[in-house]
Amino acid sequence: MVPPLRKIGSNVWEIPRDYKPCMKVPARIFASDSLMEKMRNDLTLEQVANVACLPGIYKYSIALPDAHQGYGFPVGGVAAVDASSGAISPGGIGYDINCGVRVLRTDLKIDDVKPKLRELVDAIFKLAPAGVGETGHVKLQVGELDRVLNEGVAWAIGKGYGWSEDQERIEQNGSWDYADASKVSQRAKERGRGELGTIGSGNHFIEVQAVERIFDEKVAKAFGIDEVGQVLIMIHSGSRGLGHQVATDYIRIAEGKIRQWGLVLPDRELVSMPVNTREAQDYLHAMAAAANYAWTNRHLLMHWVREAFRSVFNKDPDKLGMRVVYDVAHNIAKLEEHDVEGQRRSVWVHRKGATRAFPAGRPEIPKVYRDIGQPVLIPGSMGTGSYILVGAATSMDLTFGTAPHGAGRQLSRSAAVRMLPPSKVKSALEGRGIVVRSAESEIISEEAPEAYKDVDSVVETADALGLARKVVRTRPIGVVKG
DNA sequence: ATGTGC
Repeated sequence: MVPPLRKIGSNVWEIPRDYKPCMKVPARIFASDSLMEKMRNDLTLEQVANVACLPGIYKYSIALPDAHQGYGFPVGGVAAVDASSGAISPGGIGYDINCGVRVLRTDLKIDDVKPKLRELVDAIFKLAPAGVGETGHVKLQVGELDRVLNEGVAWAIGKGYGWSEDQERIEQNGSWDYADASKVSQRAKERGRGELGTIGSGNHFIEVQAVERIFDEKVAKAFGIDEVGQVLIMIHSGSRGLGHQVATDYIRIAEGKIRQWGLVLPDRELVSMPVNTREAQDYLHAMAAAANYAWTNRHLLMHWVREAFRSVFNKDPDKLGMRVVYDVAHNIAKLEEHDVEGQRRSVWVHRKGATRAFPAGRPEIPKVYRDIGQPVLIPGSMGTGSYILVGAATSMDLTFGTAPHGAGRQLSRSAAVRMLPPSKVKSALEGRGIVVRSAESEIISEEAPEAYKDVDSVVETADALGLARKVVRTRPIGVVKG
């Protein structure tokens, strides 16, 4: 059955609350007409209606312009639940806990990098391994992983990876004190021990990009971006096997308790845990530990990128101006204060494939950006381009301060492998001056630009709605993929 | 996303 859909405004759609008896609020979908057409092809709409059944959910369940079907809960989905009477859904955070994006600026221009591009991409590929199960160049001593889980980026900086000033430009300084390593299983720790500083697979990547267009010079400048042709680095990765195991462990625990808790699920994949249960608290502490791991992973990847630049350009990374612009997650739940129907509420906001996009003034934003709004980092698909936006006040009321996270798939991985031979995809990219290195050729097919929705239309829709405002568009020149 | 499927 197709959910009933009402268009209630420009780029705004609603599935009414009476569609399913379990819905506590309506579902709201933010999408242009053409993006909505793509969402009708899978279970996205059914899933966003199911999310509206979560205990303690406020206002409406949300699907963003790039939403597509996920495990129980759309990728590109948002749900805010009451912090004491609501329920946490691990599937509403996702298997890749605290997956996100970090961008570095440099003083280099595209012409400085072009002649050395292949060498640079090879150096990054060597230092920052990509691919499923790949291990990294940092060997953790016994007990050291627990410190990573409890302390995050602060641990890495103490060990000499990165610069202390990096922390100022990472969401939550890359160190979440809610973390408790003792809530992470031994199995998860075993999987995570060797994987720090690795890219992973799927849509994860490190890209060398060039600024293609600046929409807002003042804000761009505040972000450290001065001109067209300036070289940026974008790192997209997450918590690897460790986060995946944490999600698997707690989804299994929740499944075993559903009856006891008296929950009725619209979809067996949408398990949830009442916030006030021991199990939910354990999950949140483990989730925060996995978040620290993901931030530390991106931090080490950044360290290796700086080292790759050092070796290729024979210059210190600080002399190359390789400063962090920002690091932001798009698979996480956060405890936040929001105005809901005139009341200030404490809520856990699930953002799955969705980027926090807070406007100027919010206390969560680093001091350096507090008067501007937070950078919103939106990677496009391989070979197309990416965006940096800035948080806008309008998003607080519309989406609990959330913007989309990327282009979103439009072809399944298997369909992409059938339709798009890797050699053709690669030569098309090389023909446009983009150097690509991948651990596995199949990934090149799965991640081909044609397999994704158009990032430009996703960003246009977000900008038009006021979910965030466009600042910079980049285009890739070098890509390292799983 | 994932030592990729229970």
